[in-house]
Formats: sequence, structure tokens, C-alpha cells
Amino acid sequence: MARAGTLFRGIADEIRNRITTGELAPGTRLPTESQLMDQYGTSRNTIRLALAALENEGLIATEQGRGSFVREWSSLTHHATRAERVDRPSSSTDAFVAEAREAGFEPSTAFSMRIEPAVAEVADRLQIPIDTFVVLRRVVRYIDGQVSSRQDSWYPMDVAEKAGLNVPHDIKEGTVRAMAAAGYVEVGHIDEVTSRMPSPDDHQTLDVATGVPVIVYVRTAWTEERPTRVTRVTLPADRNRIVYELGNIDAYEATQK
Amino acid sequence: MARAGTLFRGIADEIRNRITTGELAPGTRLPTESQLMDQYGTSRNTIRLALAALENEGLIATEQGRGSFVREWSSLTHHATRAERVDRPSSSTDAFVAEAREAGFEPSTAFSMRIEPAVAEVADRLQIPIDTFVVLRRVVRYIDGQVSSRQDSWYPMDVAEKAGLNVPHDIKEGTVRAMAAAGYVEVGHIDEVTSRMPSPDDHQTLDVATGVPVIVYVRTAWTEERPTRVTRVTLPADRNRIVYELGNIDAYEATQK
DNA sequence: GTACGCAACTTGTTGGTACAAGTCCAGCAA
DNA sequence: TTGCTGGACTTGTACCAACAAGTTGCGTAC
Repeated sequence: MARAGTLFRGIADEIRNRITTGELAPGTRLPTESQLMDQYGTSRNTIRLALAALENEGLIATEQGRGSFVREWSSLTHHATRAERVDRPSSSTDAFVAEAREAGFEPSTAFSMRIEPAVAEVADRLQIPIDTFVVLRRVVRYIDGQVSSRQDSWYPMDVAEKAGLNVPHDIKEGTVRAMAAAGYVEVGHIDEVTSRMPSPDDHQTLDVATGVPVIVYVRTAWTEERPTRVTRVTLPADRNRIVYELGNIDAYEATQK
Repeated sequence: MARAGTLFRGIADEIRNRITTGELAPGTRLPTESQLMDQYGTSRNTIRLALAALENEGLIATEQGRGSFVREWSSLTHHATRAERVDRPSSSTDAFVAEAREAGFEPSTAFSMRIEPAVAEVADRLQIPIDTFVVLRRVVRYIDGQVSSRQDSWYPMDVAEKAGLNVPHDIKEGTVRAMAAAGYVEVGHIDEVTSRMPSPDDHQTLDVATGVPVIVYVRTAWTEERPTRVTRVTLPADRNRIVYELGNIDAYEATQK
């Protein structure tokens, strides 16, 4: 065994195999570094290289003083095409709470509002000059006390004022409905989905481990005339997936009952 | 400088800052490990820890014998809602080629077909028993000689036979149209978007560097009666993003001219 | 002029040591 | 019973040394 080009790669391959075949189930504790040193007859340095490789693949997590553990990737579904449908009775936040409860989790949310100059990412999409003031509404969603997603929405100042979005609290019926009531009816949007490794900042605010990417999608919503909203959702990839339901999916939904 | 909790973290923070502020532009070569050792007065080990951290964040790439370089994240757009629209004249492969050419790149594709027993991931979505034979059609897309995406589509045997998909070559008008002509008209689909770190296998077939996640989306397409297709697209995140265009986006498209 | 080969330089791998820092539990003290 | 402390164990950080392997360019040989 452990016959790959280099020692530590061979050891990593062997442990990876034991994980992917299910021999080492999620949550299982790996042998300690000392035990692995004896087992493979190598130095601690080499063992740590192998473990670091597995950690960066998102397969294991090491905790100082406790050991290394096989990581679990569960996934809560983020419904990109359901959250903001005007024909649904509740806001996206309420939808999140209801869905999580149904799945047996304890959800909670934290809301904040800020007025700030638009950075390029936002200004370009809203088609306004950089540094124009915009309203930022942030929702951080938690599942069982752990951050599940961070959602930032930016609105042009005039839109936010007319729709009453420049207030420091959540809006029960949802911001999309509030905008529609003020005459800004969304008729379509563009979603840009990307993925990247978390920045040191993300590590703090999103509680992501090393080896776990984040999924980011930026939604630019339009009325008939102009863009009125930019929403960026950032999700740790080890506990979320995004689902788009498109076209007529009645046949599918019938099987879900 | 370099005042963080630990030495190597402080060094990593400092270099990361120089990258994110643009002082070190993409493609720039970092100082050599020896130079960094002198500069920070630490051991090579510590320098390598700092560089490894940056590599795993996708910020730099190190090449044996050459040095470390600031990595570039360009992004070619993968149009998830355009590729298979029946009202477009060409197949998704042709659309990819046309779009890439327009952006000034040299695209190419490689096609293969296989008949294989369905694994759980596919069988569940097609609602057939595991190990039932299905047709797999694979398209690997290249940009300037480098892999850009891998697309696997699975079809139930009966559907594939009636639509003439069990042939070892590309289908000019697109498989969706071929299926429609055979009476299997897609009326909707579910897209599941996830992200993960590349497996050793992905490293080979997709040519992804360490520190770069892959974006995966699995599309299950339905006719009025049943699921007839599962397509999985795997994209290296450093050179791709997925775009969904939903609703009425005429106003947006008018600004793109 | 061209091509080859070698020296110098770079990162990759593996070995070793020492101490710091976090976790856990047994055992003692109140 | 409760609470605390200390020791054993674990991973984290930092240092050192040596050689392997890949890259580059200069200089020599043809």
C-alpha cells in the first residue's frame, strides 16, 4: 500500500480510499498522528502533509487537542426560484424558517440595515455611478446556532425610500412585495453563480472550515425599466445546495408527496 | 507588520493584502522562498506554511523550479438557461463554440458515448432501479487547449433508442430536439447546484489546481410524464460562472447591445 | 550558428527536534 | 456531591538539515 509517487501522497490516497468507501464513516476519528507515524514508519512531518492534503479536500477536519475527524457534508436546500415568488404568502425569511422547521432544525435569523456608498460590484449591476449611496439590507440565517447563509441586498436610494426599505428591521411581507406595492414590480432577474475559497473574513462570519468552498450567487432584479435590486447570497458549500426549478414541473412535484 | 497570532499567518496576511489591494497583480511572481526567509527572518518551513495557506485559498499557484505566482480568476459564462432552449437553432455544443469564438478564444470539444449501469445518483433522479442500463453521453469542452467543462448526460435506454441517442457521435441539432422529435418533449427541469474541492480524479480530467473548487450542477429534465434526462456539468470555478436568466429580461438585454 | 550539457537556482519531499496550546479525565480537596 | 487541578495526550507552530526534482540560461563543443 501507499505506492504513489511520494510518501505522503500515498498515505493520503490510502486514507481517502477508506473514507470514500465508507470504511471510515463521517464523524469517525482517525488514528492519531503518533499512531500513523508507527503504522507507516514515517516522520510526523510526512503524516501531517498527508492529513493537510485531506483537510484541503474537505474530507477531514482536525481539532487541536482532540484529533482528526471525517467530515460530513449534509445539505440544506436553498430554493432560488421559490424564495421570492410574489404569489407565495410569506417573505423569503419566513419561508426559510418554515422549511428548516419542517426538516427538523432550529432556525433563526439576524437582520441589519446600512446606508453605504456602492462598490463597483453593486454599482455596475444597478447601473449607477460608483459611490452613489445605496441601502444595504443584510440577513444572516442560522441553523441550530450555526451560520447557514449570509444574504446582502442593495437597493437604489430612491427605490428604498419609496418602498420603505430604509428601516432597521425586517419586513414581514417581504421586500419584493413592498417594492411592488410602491410601483417597482420585478419582471425578471439575472443570477450569476460562482464559487471560491473563503476569505479570512468569511472564516469568521460564516464559520467555514478550511477545505470547504463557498457558493456565491448574485441576483440582479429588474422592473420593466431598470435594475432595482442586487442580492448576493453566500453559502458554505458543506451544508447548502441551490435548487432552481424551471418550467412546468408539476409531474416532479407530484412525486414529492 | 505580520502581527497575527502566529508567524506564518501574519506573513500570509501580509502577502494576501498585497494581492487583494492589487500591488501584486495576477501573473506576478512572488519573491522566492529564500528571499522571503531573509525578509521575514524565519525558517523555510514557516514560509512554506504561509505560501501553502495562500495556495489553498486559490490566491497563488506554485510551480516547482519556477516560483510562486499570483493566480488569475477569469470567468467564461456558462448560460444555464440558454444552452438548451428549443427555440434556439443550435445545439448547446454549437452555442458554446460560437460564444467562445466571439469572446476571442479557441474552443474545441471531445465527445464520447457509453452504455453503463445507472449509479444511485442517476437512478434516483430518473426514477429507475439502480444498475438499470442507461446511455451516457459525455462532452468535454476546451478553451485554448485547456479543459473548460465536463458534461455528462444520462438517458433511459428506451428514450435513447427512440431518439437515436445511442450513437457514438455528437448530434448536430442537439439531443433535446432529437428527443422532442421522438415524442419526448421536455417541459421543465430541476437544477441542483453544489460546489466541492476537486477529487484526485478531477485534478487529472479537469486540470484544476489546488485551492480551486469545482461547481457542479445536476439537471433533471422532465416531460409531462416522467424524467427523461439527467445532465451533470462540472466546471472549474477559477474560469467559469453559471448564469441563470429568469423572467422577462428584455430591459436587461437591451443594455447589452 | 546550433545544439547539447552542466551549473545555478527554484520548489518538493522527508527526516529530525522542541516547545506551545488545547482537550480530557482521573483524583484530590472542599 | 461538587469543583478544581494536574498530568497525559493530542494537534499546532517553529526551527534545522539534506537531498530530489524541475527550470533556466550560460558556455562550450560541434
